[in-house]
Amino acid sequence: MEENKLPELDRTILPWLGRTMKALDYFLNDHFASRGLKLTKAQMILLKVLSNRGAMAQNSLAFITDRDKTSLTRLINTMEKKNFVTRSVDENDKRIKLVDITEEGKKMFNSAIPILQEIIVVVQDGVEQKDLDTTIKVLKQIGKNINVDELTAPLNK
Amino acid sequence: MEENKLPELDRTILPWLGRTMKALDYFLNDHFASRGLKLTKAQMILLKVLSNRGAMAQNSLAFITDRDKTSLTRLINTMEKKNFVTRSVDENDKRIKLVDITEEGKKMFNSAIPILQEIIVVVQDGVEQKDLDTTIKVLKQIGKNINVDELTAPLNK
DNA sequence: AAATATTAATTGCATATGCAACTAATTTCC
DNA sequence: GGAAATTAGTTGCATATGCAATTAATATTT
Repeated sequence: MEENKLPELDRTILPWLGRTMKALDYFLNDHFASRGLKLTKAQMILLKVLSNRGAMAQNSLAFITDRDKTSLTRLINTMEKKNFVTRSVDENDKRIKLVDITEEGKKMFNSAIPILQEIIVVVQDGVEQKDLDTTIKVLKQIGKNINVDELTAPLNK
Repeated sequence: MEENKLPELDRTILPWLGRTMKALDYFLNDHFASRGLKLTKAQMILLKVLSNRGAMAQNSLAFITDRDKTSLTRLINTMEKKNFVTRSVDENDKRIKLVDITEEGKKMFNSAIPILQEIIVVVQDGVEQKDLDTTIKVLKQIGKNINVDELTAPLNK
């Protein structure tokens, strides 16, 4: 049997990215939970976008937040039940549903902000700014490399 | 109402990491799917670990792959149905179930290898080695920063 | 040896996610 | 104006994931 070990993989950033993201997700969930915030990362991102940009169509929200529109539909379902957002039909185009943040949603997001700031401080502790810049540069390049038409691309976006 | 925009967030690596990981996941799934490989990233990682290290307890597998053991239980359920892995009781300690890769699992993993290699090439295209090294260094530092006892840590690991 | 604690895995309940197929509304094209 | 194509959102089906609580087996303690 051919023994193919794919050792190269371990020297690329791929596994590091994966592990770091996982750890960050744990870290974020834990910080939110331990402060009694019943908020997921996905929900937080949506609250942030709506908070900054105001009401928008589900499609746009899906595009901006890199989600499949079906995923977004259900995320909004959940958040609607929690009274973080509202859905309303756009009278100019009845296919469109506008999602907007509620007062309760704003309140929740505002509670999340200081926690996020803490997280940022902890995460970037001991990392030099120039190295952060390099990392962001690399991530951008990777995005450019893969975010292409070669992908049977996100028609849903 | 206090308008808190959390602009700092956009200047940190956090959003970049999130977006890049999402894009990488799309890219990987797409590459696998377009070549007819019915294999998810999670399954691939497990096949790789089992392929390199041989049979092991679910607990160890969960620890190594950064998963909750419940997640692992169900991942193994799925992979068992696909005949990629087998589960067997450890006779020395009947609490333990040993997971091992099957011939079919090995075959699947071997089919995935060239695709992974392609992906690696595309992903890292145009990125200088020193910048890759810096990025990995930063990711390691972040891991160190957050992977701490402060976390009501993964007891399940 | 019996009671207690720990450990490995599972199950209930919940979230998030994507693709394919579908419906309803609007736009485009003849 | 009406047929055809497109667009926005939803639903079916599937995967992956985590926490809390449970079961079964082993280890520890008294």
